[in-house]
Amino acid sequence: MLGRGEDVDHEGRPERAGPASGRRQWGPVTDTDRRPPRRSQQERRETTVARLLDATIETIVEVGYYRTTVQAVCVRAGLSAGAMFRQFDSRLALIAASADEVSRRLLDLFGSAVDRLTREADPLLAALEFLREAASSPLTDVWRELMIAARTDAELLDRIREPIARFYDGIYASAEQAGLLDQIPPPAREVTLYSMVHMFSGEAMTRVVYPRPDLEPQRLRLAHQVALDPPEV
Amino acid sequence: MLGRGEDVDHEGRPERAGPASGRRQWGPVTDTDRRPPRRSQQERRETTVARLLDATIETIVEVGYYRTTVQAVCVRAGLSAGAMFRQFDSRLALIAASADEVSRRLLDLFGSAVDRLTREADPLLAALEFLREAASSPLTDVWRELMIAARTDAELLDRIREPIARFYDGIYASAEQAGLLDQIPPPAREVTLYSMVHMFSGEAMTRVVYPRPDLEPQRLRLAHQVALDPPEV
DNA sequence: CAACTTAGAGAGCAAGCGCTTCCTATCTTA
DNA sequence: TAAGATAGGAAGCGCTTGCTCTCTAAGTTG
Repeated sequence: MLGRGEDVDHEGRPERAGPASGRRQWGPVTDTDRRPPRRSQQERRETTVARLLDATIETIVEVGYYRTTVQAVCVRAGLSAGAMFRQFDSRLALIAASADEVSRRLLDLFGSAVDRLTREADPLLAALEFLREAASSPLTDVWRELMIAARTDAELLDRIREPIARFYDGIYASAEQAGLLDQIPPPAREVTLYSMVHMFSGEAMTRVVYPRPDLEPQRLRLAHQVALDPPEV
Repeated sequence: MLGRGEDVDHEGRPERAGPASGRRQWGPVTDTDRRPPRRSQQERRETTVARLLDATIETIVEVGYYRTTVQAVCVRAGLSAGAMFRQFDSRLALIAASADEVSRRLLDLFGSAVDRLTREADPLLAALEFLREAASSPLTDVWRELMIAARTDAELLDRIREPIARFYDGIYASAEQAGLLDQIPPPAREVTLYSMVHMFSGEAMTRVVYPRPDLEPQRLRLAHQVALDPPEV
């Protein structure tokens, strides 16, 4: 029932003719003209992979890790399963590549947010609000799906460990570099940042099954207080 | 490959003869003696259900929610799939009953711990240490598996909402009743408790993929500080 | 242009899934 | 004790899974 027979759009044709392929003049539409413009193997490959990664991430967001089947991803990407298996050795390889992509996108998100945050009136508070938003975003839903699945899947664990570490190391580096942690003594910076991430992640995770919107503003104040008065170490 | 052909023990026979069934004297073992002692239908039913719930919880802990198949549970319980479907309408019904059982066990755990904690030298610190331990226990692994799965499964969500709410309401009631939150102004008690639960849960969840044992003692201090100086609300 | 390589589609495979059906053995009841 | 109800086992159903195989169309290379 899920997406069965769905009319997939996702431009089945390349979006633009490309400057290098201007081999035709304008004129009457002939049969030859109707054919898709020439694209190199590398171009085809790259757009296919990009579409598969997009589709995988979207599918994990919408139906969760386990129901992200090869079939579901390929229908969404507008490709056949055969096409997918040409680019990736296995479903797990596709998942791993998607995890890499998620890590990259999240680091982009944090990196660009951090720049903006330092120009806010109260950078610290703005940073905490951003942290909550980020922890509630679809991309972190993917993160949680993968972390939970990895607990009982050694092979998956092995494959996502690196991108996850890159993420945690990266957000700390961003915050540090932007000076958002300047008011916190250096040895307490990591616990403080990661603990607030955990807290907001738990908030987002619990919201689904036990929503407590009344507590959320209070939690922001709690986080603010922690950041202003971090633990001695 | 996982657990394939595993030799399951789990006593396939009832564990004890039971005081009510002492119909035989000691003597030579006859064919009749080899038969299991008489048990009422209700008894059989109850032990079967209990074994299924145990097996389901253990299976979720070991292989995760999605790989907790009817087959896997029944092999572990030493029963056939048919037996399971006589007691539960569907796999989901089995899962829901197990969620109920997990809620009950966790509340027991918190309830009995809380009694002990109030007699400690520093009840607050002891409570926070217990909170961390509890958040790292197999039963809360089950909790997280179900919460993540419920995000993308409306029917599961519907079924586990109630036991989860009972859990959160219950641990707050326990802590309150034992006086563990006395030093925190009443309106700040819920945020504080639940935020620390989220924090330690995030710690446990992340430990698998990005272990930071160096930060854990610092995090306990952070929690202690939050509890001693909760947010104003 | 000819020979070769590669991208992708589509059909099909064994294995595993939740669940049903049917049968036997045990328990209950009159 | 005979008749009916129930617990549990075994086989198997339709369906989906990850993945393979084969074939065609398109790009690349000499």
